[in-house]
Amino acid sequence: MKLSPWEIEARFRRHAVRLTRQRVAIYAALVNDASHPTADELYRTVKRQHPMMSRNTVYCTLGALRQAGLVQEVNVGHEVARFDGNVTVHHHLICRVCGRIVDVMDEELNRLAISSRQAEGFHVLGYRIEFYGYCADCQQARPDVLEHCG
Amino acid sequence: MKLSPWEIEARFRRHAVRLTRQRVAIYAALVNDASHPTADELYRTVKRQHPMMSRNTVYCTLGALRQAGLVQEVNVGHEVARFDGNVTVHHHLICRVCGRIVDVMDEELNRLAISSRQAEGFHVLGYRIEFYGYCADCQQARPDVLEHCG
DNA sequence: GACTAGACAGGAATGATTCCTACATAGCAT
DNA sequence: ATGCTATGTAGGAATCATTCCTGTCTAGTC
Repeated sequence: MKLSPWEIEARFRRHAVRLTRQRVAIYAALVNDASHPTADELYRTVKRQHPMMSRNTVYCTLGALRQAGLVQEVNVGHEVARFDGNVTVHHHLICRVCGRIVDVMDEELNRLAISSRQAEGFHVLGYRIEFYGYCADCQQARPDVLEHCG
Repeated sequence: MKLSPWEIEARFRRHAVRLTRQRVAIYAALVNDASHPTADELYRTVKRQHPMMSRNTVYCTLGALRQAGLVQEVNVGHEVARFDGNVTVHHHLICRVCGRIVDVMDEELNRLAISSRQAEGFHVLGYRIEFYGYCADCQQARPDVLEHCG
């Protein structure tokens, strides 16, 4: 999704996010990239246009945008944090082999309820579903399980 | 759930997991603890009985048990890895304030299907649902959002 | 145009996890 | 039972994503 500069500006103002060149560049890079990039991937992308950009700025910006509700963090297993510029309610499909993450937007999946007996007094705000399996490209491949211990 | 030593031994043999004092101690500690402890919490628990225990052994054992299918890893946001000795299909309810994780076992939630149009050729093996909200004890409390950047 | 709270760059610090190595032992075969 | 060998263990070093720190800069406002 290609976002115009003024649309980004409008979103920042609407969410009371301070407008800086760096933040706009980072947000644009994230929204243009459907692959759920890591902080470091965004850093390297944005650095091409802003050679002085610091890694710290990327982390701070992602933190600020997340708090503002313009960005969400996606975590797969215990791997490096990934980010998603799509903040509409949706879920994810994750390949066990290559780690690819695909968005799943299905109204059917947005109506789940938890029985109050199970909720144990919890006030449930929402939920996240992670489907896992093998993507089209990796059906043949087997996950490389190599863990070293001694 | 209190597990007898011979039941643990049987499970290890059934899953071809090499039987050592350390592994039994770690597995017993995990199964007895419904709070989804971290590797370090398990380490400190087990260390009381086995003062020579190394942290590395805890990590290796959890890795081996996970590969054997006796243990699963639960990840909340980008926090420290947590472990669950309950490997039956179930989901989690997570408190945004205190981080408490509660198991949700609800047959209704185990029948989700994803439309093939959305699946994009994925071979879906399973899924995991994380409900998030405020637990009974934390309904009043507000999540402490304090992020420092400069 | 000047002020000030907040953002930026650069680098140091943190800390969970992994890697390395020498020693110990479980499980199997004899 | 005894010895063999692959695997596990203890301890400590190394890794590396993320956070913290500090001085400088700048967006937003008056």
